[in-house]
Amino acid sequence: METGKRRAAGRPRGFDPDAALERALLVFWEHGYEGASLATLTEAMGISTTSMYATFGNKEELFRKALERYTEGPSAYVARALEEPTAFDVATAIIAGTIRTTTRPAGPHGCLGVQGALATGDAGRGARDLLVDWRDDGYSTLRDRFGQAVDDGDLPPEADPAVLARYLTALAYGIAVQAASGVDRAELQEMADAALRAWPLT
Amino acid sequence: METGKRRAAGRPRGFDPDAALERALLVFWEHGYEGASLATLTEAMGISTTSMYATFGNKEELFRKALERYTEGPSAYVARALEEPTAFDVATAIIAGTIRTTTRPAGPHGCLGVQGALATGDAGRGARDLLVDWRDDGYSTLRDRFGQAVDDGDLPPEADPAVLARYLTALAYGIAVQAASGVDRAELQEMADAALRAWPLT
DNA sequence: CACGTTCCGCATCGATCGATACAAAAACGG
DNA sequence: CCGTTTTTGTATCGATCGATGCGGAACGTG
Repeated sequence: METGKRRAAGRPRGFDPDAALERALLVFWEHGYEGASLATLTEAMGISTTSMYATFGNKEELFRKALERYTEGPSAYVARALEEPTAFDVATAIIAGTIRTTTRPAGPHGCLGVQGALATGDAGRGARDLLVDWRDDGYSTLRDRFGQAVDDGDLPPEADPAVLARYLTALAYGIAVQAASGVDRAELQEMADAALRAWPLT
Repeated sequence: METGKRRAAGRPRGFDPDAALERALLVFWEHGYEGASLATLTEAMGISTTSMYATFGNKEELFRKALERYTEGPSAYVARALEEPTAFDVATAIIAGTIRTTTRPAGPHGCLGVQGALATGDAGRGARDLLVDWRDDGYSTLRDRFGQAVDDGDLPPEADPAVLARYLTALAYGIAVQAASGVDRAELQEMADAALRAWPLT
């Protein structure tokens, strides 16, 4: 069975799936899962509902793929931050990235992982659970990174990685909520600078 | 014109509006504005859609009244906290109240003012704007309270009331998001204790 | 008991929700 | 040029959305 990139038989697609997914991501980001209707999504994507279902499955699958794209795109600063040499640098990079991403001048304000589906009805339960897992993954990864910092002697032995990770995620989510409310980027950065002056918490 | 509490003519109501509003509040709190359908709301309230519209106006008005009830009920700890004697006591009371309210064992987790309508479609724009104002009011009141603390000498002269208020609201919103994700009350309190050990930020 | 007033149960409204059926259109290998 | 495969355009599905119309039921008053 040939699995090369040779063009498959049949009529070729008339649109770029990546570009369409990017548009869908922006709609979900701005309006949330429940607030983004199929009509709004497909209009922004420039395709018909038929093409959307054929390419992405259904609304929930589209959201799942948009979240993946978000993680590897606008939210990629998280993975990069984890590779910073010290726990303080990690924390600084996480917060700086959060502020930058949640207050982009030409883009939705806030964080998809927070406002995408925080409280929903039955129809949005799948998306809500998906984001709960997404946030939990971020917390766990951060906690493990701070645990490593304790082992390395970068953080003092009495530092609690779980507490530090909860604190930093809480700060990031709080920034995301305020960004969604329209709070200015400079004001958030000034607040974050003050908060990180007390790092690490004991 | 008599404005006494004398019973008005006509058939009396077959339900308690306060009790019905309390039920509606819980539904909005758990599912958000868009996730709470009229069918879900009226079923929880125990009344028909006709009675709901006659008594509360429409869905958005019902949400507005539920938010008022939330402010004077579950969220009343904010007003009480502002009367604490010192800025540190205010901050401690705000965070303690946030944790308690967002993790009630027999009630929705999270904060209505955050998850009620953080990102919405066109239909939820009214509720969203309402919550933006609600959060902004909370911030402004807190900032003024910390400004008073500076004037009183309770906080050092170099303390920035705006930064402190942004920080505390961010922490509270971050706690609310984590509570909505199912994070345990004790874990949040442990994190908050560590955060407040660094109070006031400089 | 009749009347005016208010509330409630039932049916239903047009609009929109997410999701599909169907056939024409556009590519391939033969 | 033909048969196969995949995509696209149109039209539409049943369900649910928020919101109302209407007539009878339940009260106070005369």
